[in-house]
Amino acid sequence: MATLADVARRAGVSPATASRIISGSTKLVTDELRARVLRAVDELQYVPNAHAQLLARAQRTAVGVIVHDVSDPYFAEITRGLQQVATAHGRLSIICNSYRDPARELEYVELLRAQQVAAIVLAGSGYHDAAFTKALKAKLAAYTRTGGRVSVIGRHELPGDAVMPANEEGGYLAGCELFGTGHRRVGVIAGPKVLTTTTDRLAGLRRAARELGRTLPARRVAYAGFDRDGGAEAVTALLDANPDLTAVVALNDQMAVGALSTLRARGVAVPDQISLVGFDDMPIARDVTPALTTVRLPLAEMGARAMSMALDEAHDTDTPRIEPAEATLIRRESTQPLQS
Amino acid sequence: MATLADVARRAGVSPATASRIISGSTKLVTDELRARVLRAVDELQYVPNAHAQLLARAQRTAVGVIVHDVSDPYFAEITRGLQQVATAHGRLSIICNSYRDPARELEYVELLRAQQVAAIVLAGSGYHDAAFTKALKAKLAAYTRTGGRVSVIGRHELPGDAVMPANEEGGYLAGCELFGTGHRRVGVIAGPKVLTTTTDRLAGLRRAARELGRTLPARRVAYAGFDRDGGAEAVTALLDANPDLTAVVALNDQMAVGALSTLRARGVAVPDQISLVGFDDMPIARDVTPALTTVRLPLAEMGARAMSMALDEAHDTDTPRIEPAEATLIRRESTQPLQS
DNA sequence: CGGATGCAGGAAACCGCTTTCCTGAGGCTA
DNA sequence: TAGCCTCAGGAAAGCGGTTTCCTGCATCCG
Repeated sequence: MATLADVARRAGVSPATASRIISGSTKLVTDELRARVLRAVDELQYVPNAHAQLLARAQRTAVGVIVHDVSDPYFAEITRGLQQVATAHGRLSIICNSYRDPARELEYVELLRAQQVAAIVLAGSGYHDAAFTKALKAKLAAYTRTGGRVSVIGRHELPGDAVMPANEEGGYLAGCELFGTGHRRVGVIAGPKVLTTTTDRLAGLRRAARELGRTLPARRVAYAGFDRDGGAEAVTALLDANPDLTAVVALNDQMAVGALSTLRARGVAVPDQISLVGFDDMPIARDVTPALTTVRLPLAEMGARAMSMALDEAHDTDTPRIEPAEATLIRRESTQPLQS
Repeated sequence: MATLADVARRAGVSPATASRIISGSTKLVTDELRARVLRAVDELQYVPNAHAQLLARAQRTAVGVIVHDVSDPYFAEITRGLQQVATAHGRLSIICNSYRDPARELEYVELLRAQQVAAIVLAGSGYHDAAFTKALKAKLAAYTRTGGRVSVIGRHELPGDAVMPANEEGGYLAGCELFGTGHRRVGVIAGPKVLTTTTDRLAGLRRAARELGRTLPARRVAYAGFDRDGGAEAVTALLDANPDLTAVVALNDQMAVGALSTLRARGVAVPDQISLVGFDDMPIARDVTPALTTVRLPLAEMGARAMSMALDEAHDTDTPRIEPAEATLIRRESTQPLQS
């Protein structure tokens, strides 16, 4: 690679001058020299070494993002929001997929610290795992202590600025939609138990049941992976154990889509025989048949807000901000009141 | 941030020794010193500055990826394959979204060069734009000249190792499926004209028409954005101009999904009144109703192969490899032979 | 015409780490 | 005991930039 010294030599100036011209310092330089340097840059196809610049400037520029998996539509949307804001601020974002592996998540925090990122955004569900949470907290604390900023999306167990999707409230909305329209035997297909997202949404459902004088016994909750195939698997287990269900809530849309497909295969009509509610309002939700009634979260906006907070240098880190992200019920065609 | 010097001071050793212990050099060090240094590392929560390491080692470690948009399912899948291989090789991957903006694509090549990445992978369609192609080629050439590796997915206009999805062949398969089962008036909803992906797939369709003695006049091709809403828009235009179509090919599944939704809204039955074929076989394709007949491309595998080639230091850059990625027709429920 | 002032450009220190090269102590052989 | 070898550990030179500080020249004023 051509270096700054090469450029300077070719242009017949000192590296200092070349640097000033190339990286646009405020110091004045004659047009004559400027032209010579720029020509040399062009001829050598010179690009400054970003690492050397970072080292010399001691100025953190990139930001880190840790998500479960960018190719998961939920995180894809969030990431889009995150990236958009980061790019608007002229920041490179480094995206890391943890694939819901706590160990990998810890590793990535180290890696991002090593990369001298200005901020770390953690998106996605937290874990019910005290040891891991403690370790992660320690690593993040070490990072913030040295001026790093942390913001999280939907992880109440961690410190720092946070965007909090109304998971409990969303579960409550879904519950009201069903329990409030006559359904009594409602099943739930849930993601992994260790995820706070699962338990929060489930808690909202339970609250709705309680308030409306209904019950949601454990045998009507099936846990599986938070994806399409998990949904297919869980709905099968659920129906086999509870053939008399009239409605099902899937704790995310991916699972709902899997469930829908299985229901169709089993010849169960939605919503005539079983009403189905999803969660998240992924883009596909409106394109499946029947279009999915679901609880909407403003995913891209959540990402954007988390990144904005992370990049807001003005705000001091000691008083973390919590921004709620509202859940709204989107009524489509996969639900109907219980026909008595 | 704690530095190596801090660690060395606290452990009472020289920076040289500390470095050797921390980054596992082959040089022998007493257990006594080793223990002291590791303790200091732990106490200070020291993480080596990756940029300083990179500068000192002069060893490129990260890899760069330029895609249209990670949140687009097509690229999400490809990216998953890319990342998986990169991570398996212990490489950090830097992902850049060009949003199909040629200028941004050029910028990102510079940025990745500045980041000293070991390889750049460009995924996604090429452009019919000679000036841009030339500029991009020049930048990539400057990069490869300094030892950088380039691999591309589906961009025949660029040099370097390539994974080539059989876009033309896939178009041909889609065409045969329809023209071969009696359909004569077949419409196409296509992505932007400037993209080679669009023109390649279209070329395959035309070949099928020709071989089967049918025609595909320009008025039966509608161009729009390569996404869901583009599909909705294009199918509307297409049907308004050609009310007598019996089949439609969408040049990607996203557009097909949008078209499906519009057709349903207009009360057009698929496949009874109109057969619909998609392209790519995104995960959703099997979950819409009717499940989409589509041309499958092995997206994640394409990503994985492109990354493998990019990281294969053994192969010399002068003789680029071209690996084809096969297209296969997946027959589902959105097509049927023409009922005469 | 002499000295103060301004300003373009260069020398060199420094960012945090790696690695080569050197030093000095200890162990071995003769 | 001298001489040599081995080897752990440190000094210092980079890696490729930025930036402070300094120099030397031209300009301006009294």
